[in-house]
Amino acid sequence: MASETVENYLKCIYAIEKHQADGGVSTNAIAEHLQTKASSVTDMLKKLKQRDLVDYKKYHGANLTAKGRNKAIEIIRKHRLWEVFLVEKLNFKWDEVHDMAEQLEHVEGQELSDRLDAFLGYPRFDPHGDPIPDAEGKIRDDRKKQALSTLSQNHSGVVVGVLDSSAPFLKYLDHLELKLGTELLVLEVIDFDKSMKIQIGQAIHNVSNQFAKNLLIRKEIN
Amino acid sequence: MASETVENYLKCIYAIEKHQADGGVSTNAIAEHLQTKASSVTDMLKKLKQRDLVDYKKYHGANLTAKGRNKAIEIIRKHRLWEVFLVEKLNFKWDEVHDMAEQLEHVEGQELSDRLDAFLGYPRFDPHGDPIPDAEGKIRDDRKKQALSTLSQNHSGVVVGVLDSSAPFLKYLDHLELKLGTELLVLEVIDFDKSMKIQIGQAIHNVSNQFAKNLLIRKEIN
DNA sequence: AATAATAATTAGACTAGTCTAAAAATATAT
DNA sequence: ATATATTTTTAGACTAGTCTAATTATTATT
Ligand SMILES: [Mn+2]
Ligand SMILES: [Mn+2]
Ligand SMILES: [Mn+2]
Ligand SMILES: [Mn+2]
Repeated sequence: MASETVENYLKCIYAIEKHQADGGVSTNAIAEHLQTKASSVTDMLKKLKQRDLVDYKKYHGANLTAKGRNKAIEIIRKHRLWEVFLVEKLNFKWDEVHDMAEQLEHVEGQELSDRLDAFLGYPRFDPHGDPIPDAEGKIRDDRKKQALSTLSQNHSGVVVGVLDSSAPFLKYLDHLELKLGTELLVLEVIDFDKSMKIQIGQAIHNVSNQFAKNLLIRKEIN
Repeated sequence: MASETVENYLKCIYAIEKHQADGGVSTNAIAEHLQTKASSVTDMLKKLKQRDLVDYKKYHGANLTAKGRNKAIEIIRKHRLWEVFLVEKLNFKWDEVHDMAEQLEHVEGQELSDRLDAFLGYPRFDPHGDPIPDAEGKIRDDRKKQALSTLSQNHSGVVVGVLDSSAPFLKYLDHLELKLGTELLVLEVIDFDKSMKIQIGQAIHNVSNQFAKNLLIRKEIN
């Protein structure tokens, strides 16, 4: 029903809304996220409003309506299920799947996503640790996850996700032999730039604060 | 690189070329096949020619260039591989997969189709018995198949494919308990309308000539 | 060979989506 | 409270793809 373009806008607005405290999502934020121009976004917001997919007031940004949010979640569900398929079944690496999932997410068919979900064994998380909405659109993510950067010296945690799922970041994680489930320990936090010395198995590495802010961990009681 | 629309045009021209002895594929044939208007086809043919995907002379129809044919075969490969996936892995029925495959065939990534191919065990035929081009675009279909309508009394054959893969026809085959690999015997051919009495296992059915012309069989030596 | 029928092309308009450049509104700083 | 900077919107143009209606080529029939 909705075009690929419209679906990408909805997903984008959803993503920005989620990591923004409150208020409308700005035209520029959408434009940057979607690599397009602000004027194009304005045009699109008018159309999305017309179709009751967003609430939008000129000069004051947009928010998804319930209808728009449901549609966005449906696409995110497909995106993440396909990512699991690509990694688990076709043996792609976690840094290779994004562009393909970006296309596959637009293939229509409720039955298709539901059967894919069953085929994969109803996975709860995608290869990057992001939760997969169920067939009703419910997102059950009851893990208490936090950025590595919030840990202090001598605390340990298990990797449960990433905030940045770009290929360079994921490849860096591979290089450090860090994957979902890996345990790590903070040996030292440098006061100057908040960089950290961390232990992974027997190996010890120094990582930047930018790195630590993008790695999500579940804190271990130790 | 090529849009979904362009890809569908190429696939369509390929299909018409294949079951047409010689000459250019006509504007009207494409329009009918694609459920569009002749004027739209003319516009598109000019663009395809520009991109060296077809040879086209005004008023004299079009033919795929080598480049266009390769692209068409690539899409057909993806279409058929996805159909196998949907039937073999997601348990869809053979009459349910067409629309989904019609979308999935446009997902880009050579690596994706090749890995899907491997995951499926390099199938040689899709759920309708159509041959699947290999990664190099070679179509290896060395079976001698013929329409059921070409069989005469007391000859038997094994179902190896269909010419019509529409849902109504496929559902009718299910109803007759006919699937790929099923053996059947021609008991009688009615001279008047070329309808046939055929035996499938213990069951006996009367089928029309239109039916017989759309079912492909490999003749059994008996 | 002329006429009629059919097929294909053109002309012009429309939608979805995008862009640049200019104008208007909002936010920030003095 | 004004002026300045930033953000957003509008105006107008462009591309891909489609359509209807009118025109032109080709083919078939006499
Ligand atoms: Mn996408
Ligand atoms: Mn992901
Ligand atoms: Mn298609
Ligand atoms: Mn098929």
